[in-house]
Amino acid sequence: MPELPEVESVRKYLESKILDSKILDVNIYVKKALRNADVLELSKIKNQKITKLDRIAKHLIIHFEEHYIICHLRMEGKFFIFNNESDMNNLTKRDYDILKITTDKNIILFQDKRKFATVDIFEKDISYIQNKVLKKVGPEPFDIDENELHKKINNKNSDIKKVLLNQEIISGLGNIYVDEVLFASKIHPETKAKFLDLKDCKEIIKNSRSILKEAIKHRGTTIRSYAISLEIEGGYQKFLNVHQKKGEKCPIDGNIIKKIKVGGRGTYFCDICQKLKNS
DNA sequence: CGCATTCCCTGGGTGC
DNA sequence: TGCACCCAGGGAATGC
Repeated sequence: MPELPEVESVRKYLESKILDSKILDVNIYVKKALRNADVLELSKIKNQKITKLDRIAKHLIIHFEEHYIICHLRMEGKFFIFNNESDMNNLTKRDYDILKITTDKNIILFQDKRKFATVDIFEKDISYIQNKVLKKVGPEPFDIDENELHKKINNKNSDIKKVLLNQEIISGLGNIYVDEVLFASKIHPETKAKFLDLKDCKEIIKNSRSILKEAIKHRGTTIRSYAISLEIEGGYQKFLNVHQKKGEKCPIDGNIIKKIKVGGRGTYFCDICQKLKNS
């Protein structure tokens, strides 16, 4: 599932391929994906150039001269770049199309098998702070310290895993990296957030930063269906310690990794390294 | 308000 | 091989 490192990898990939391209045509295939506007509004990007590729947490942002669009890949959203229509038709199943942008250089195709992906369009003078999608997004782990995190969560009676998945509190972590961060921080995923002290928060921030950075370096994690594009896959799955490792041995103590459900999400952890704190 | 649950959607996996 | 079934999950909506 695309989390911060995967979206960053997509951003870099797109930046290398589509920056400065001029939009010739745009097609939206899943109308519901375009949440805040209609087809007519979207068509305004025609004749504009792509000026910047940006990313806020898991949101990918494509800037044009007068507008920008925010794409969310959810679980299975993917971007592809093709040189021409026939390459595109030969290499992909078009059933999954969400958005297609034809430029003077190539074709940008945004697909999602589950049709959960979203696209929002804004005029460029709407700042990120005013933007109704982005203003709800909390700070990335790089932009928050343990004091702020502690303050935000020390009254929460929710499992810490759920709290860290809440993008309004801290953004960029998804199901894979939360498991890895909690393992590295020696915190049980079902520990109530209010029981975590400043030291725990410091560990969470420190490990979130290092794990995300390392994952970005390896172009993210490829498990199940995630791949940046046709030709690029992430490599961070080699470094996962607990996620998707049910039945395997904990690298620290050899204990068998357990799988439970936390907030409806599959959750992997070592019940020796990660002891539940009850106060 | 805070927290839990439901829903969206469909490919892939399992079991018969 | 084919069919029925269930699971995965980010985030919005709904419920308590």
